[in-house]
Amino acid sequence: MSSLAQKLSEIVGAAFEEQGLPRELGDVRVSDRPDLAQFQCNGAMAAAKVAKKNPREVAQGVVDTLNSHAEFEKIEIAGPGFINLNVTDEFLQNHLKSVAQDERLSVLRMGGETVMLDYGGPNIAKPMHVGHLRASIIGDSLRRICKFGGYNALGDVHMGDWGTPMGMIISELEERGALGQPLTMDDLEEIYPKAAAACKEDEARMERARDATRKLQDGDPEYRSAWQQFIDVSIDGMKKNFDALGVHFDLWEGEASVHELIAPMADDLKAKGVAVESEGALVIEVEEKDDKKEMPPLILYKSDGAVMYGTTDLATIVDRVQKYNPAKILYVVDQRQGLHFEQVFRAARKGGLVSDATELTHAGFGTMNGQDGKPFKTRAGGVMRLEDLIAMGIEKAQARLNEADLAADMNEQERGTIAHKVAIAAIKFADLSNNRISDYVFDLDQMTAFEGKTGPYLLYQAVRIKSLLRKAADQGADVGDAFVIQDQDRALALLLTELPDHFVLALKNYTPHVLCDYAFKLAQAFSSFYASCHILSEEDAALRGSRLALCDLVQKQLALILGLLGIAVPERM
RNA sequence: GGUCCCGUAGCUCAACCGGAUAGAGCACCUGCCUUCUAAGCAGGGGGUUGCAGGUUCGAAUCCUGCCGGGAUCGCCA
Repeated sequence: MSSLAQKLSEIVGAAFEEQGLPRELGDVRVSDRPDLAQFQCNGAMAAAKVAKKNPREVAQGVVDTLNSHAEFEKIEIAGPGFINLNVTDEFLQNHLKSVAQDERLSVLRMGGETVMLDYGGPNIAKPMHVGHLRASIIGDSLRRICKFGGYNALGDVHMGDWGTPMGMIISELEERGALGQPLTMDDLEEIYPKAAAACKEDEARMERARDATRKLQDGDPEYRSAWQQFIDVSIDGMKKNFDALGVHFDLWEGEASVHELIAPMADDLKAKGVAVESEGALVIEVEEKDDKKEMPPLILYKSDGAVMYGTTDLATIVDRVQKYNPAKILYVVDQRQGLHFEQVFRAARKGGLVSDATELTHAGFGTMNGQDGKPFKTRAGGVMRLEDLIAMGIEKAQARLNEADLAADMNEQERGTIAHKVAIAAIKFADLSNNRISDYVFDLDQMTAFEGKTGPYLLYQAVRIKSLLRKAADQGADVGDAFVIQDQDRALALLLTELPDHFVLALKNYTPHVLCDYAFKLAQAFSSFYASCHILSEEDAALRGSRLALCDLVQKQLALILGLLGIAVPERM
């Protein structure tokens, strides 16, 4: 099972091979010029370049072989040597039938290795803000994509729960005489900024925070229990946010989880001669000979003896390798930390902490900017909390529901549920449909306008199909198990064969936006199809059944893709 | 200053790592709701892909230079 283009690539690849040319040249893709053909192959031109032959002659040789294949309705050579292909409706019908019968909708399953994804990265005692949005949304989507691709995908929240900030909070609590007393998230949110500010101003205060950090890390029972208490409170707060977003984690590890591994790891690295003294610190040199860029060493222990986040990142690799032996570790973290991860990866390889077979990838993402092109702020100039952002989205969705007079027959609770789904769809789709790597402009008004290329548009199309299928069932109109392709059906039918190609690309490059694009195209093609022919009143039962089957397949693909993006589809809206 | 990334319609973004006439959405203009959800559909205008060279059958994509923007550059995360 595969996409139609992949099937054709095999046929055309074999034809190239018969001409004594490499198979890969037979790669077939959807045509750039739908007015000329459905599919195209550009391999003849590439072949001609290498063999110094006339590309049209090469193409002609391939075409002569292809002519004996019944799959093609049309084979033409165009321009400098494009091979243009149309398939017969019969071939298309049979292919669709096999897609519809497959519960994976013809998307291949890869090997079952473990992939670990590191995303989210919330910090203890700090409210989650819009800066956590991209990491959470993109990371969760990539986890879902990897999982559907057949991997054992594990998402780890990797909290910041072990650095100097912890000591700041503890020493602040101590000064207030509140150490060990019950705390709420609101308390923590008030305490942390004050503690941080005080430490910044006052060196003696900072010193106490460092001492507290050290005592905590050395296992002081009183500090540990206070720490555990605000960890628990913070995690509750995070879970509220992540639940509202529909972002899932398999593991709730943090920097503290690997504390015990650091000292043995450092000893091991020293023994290997990988970790060396430099300017009073213990570092790993990670420069390589042909480096053009400067590559500072990774610092394991600062000159004051404390560890840094590169140290915990390395220890986390050790931990993950021991526990899960992953084939890949994927870091969904701000692009600006590119250099840091380069250092960590090099250090891990140099120290032999991870085998060469394990892929370490920093799937970085760009900054979320406001409409002024600068990092996103509230109107007041502050950082917007994640929960406020979500609440605003829900409010807009609610207003739009009322305005459009949709869902009028529903009760308050159901409308609330739908407004929430619409809001999350709007926020996630707007984020994921941008290229991961580049910065993106966050515009709540644009994404909740619910028109055009938005999450709610996709939900709307999916819901229309569900509604149609319910009506069909009520009328006893069956979804057919065979396809009948007429002119109004063909564009949609052809598009439905592309899913596996887009999925593979999204998985290979860790780019959910490829799936967003395809889902949007599919929804548009459906909407156009839906407007051009009335399905339930179609009298030809075979044609009606086929069209219902097309709708059913669109619905399944949309549900699958939206699921991979972490977007839930309501029954009605 | 060194290194890396980016510059595509008025705005926000695509373009399957060199392919044909650079595509979408928003905004703007014209039509379409007494049959399946108009958060919709059909159509229209809008581009020297920052600039200048080069490589080749073919460049938004590769190379060089320049202009403009951003990120980063050992003891913060």
